[in-house]
Amino acid sequence: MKTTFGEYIRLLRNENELTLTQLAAKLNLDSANLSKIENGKRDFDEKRLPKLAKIFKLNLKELRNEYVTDQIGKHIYETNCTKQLLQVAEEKAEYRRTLNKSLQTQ
Amino acid sequence: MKTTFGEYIRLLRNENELTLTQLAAKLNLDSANLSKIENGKRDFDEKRLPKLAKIFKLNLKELRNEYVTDQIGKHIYETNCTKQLLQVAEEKAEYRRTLNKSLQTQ
DNA sequence: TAAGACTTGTCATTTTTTGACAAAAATAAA
DNA sequence: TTTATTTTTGTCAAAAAATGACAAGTCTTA
Repeated sequence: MKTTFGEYIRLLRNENELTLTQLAAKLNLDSANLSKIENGKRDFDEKRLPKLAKIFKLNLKELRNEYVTDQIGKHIYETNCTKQLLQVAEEKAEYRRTLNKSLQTQ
Repeated sequence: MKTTFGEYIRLLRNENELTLTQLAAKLNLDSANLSKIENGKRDFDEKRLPKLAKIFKLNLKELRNEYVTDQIGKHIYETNCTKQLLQVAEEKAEYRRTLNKSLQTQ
């Protein structure tokens, strides 16, 4: 998926010929706010992923992957993180994993 | 740097033989909260990076890189983002960059 | 054990995010 | 054009999250 999560929602919504109001209702959401989400002016709330998956019959894990990569992609973008630095960030994530592991054994 | 940002601060503090109270004062911060930061129970506030750089005579840009990679590393860790997904996230960051570029020309 | 250093818990304040509504703009249909 | 519908934008109160501050605890070490 090479779009933002908001654009992805819009794509799904259009494919299924729903209006903002209709999808927003299914998501327990104001249509104005859904519009902002689709236009990248607000974030989609992670809590609603299961509902979203159900509405469009998507695999929740895959949808969550779309969501997570969007969020981290946004983070990378907003911090001007280069590929080189991203490599460092990944190493630090790995370090946290080992930290956590050694915590568990104790 | 293969530590968390909190551990890094502790390292710097110890190298310079400062107590929590002393460093906290220099940072306009409560020593209890600095303790939490060093132990990864709170985040260091980005606003204080310039002060931190000054105190330990560090290059601000490099320090910010340490900070950013820590934050993104934490994000990667907390979302269980695999290397494969991280690659996707990076592509999405790139996509946002192109989005932004085309916005600028218009 | 006494002092200083550090940690933990709690809570009020501040900041950020979210939900909700109104109204404007854009789009489409008559 | 006018009218209806959809979408966007702005605003603001409420909810949630982050931060500052303080008290009381533990740990170190002199």
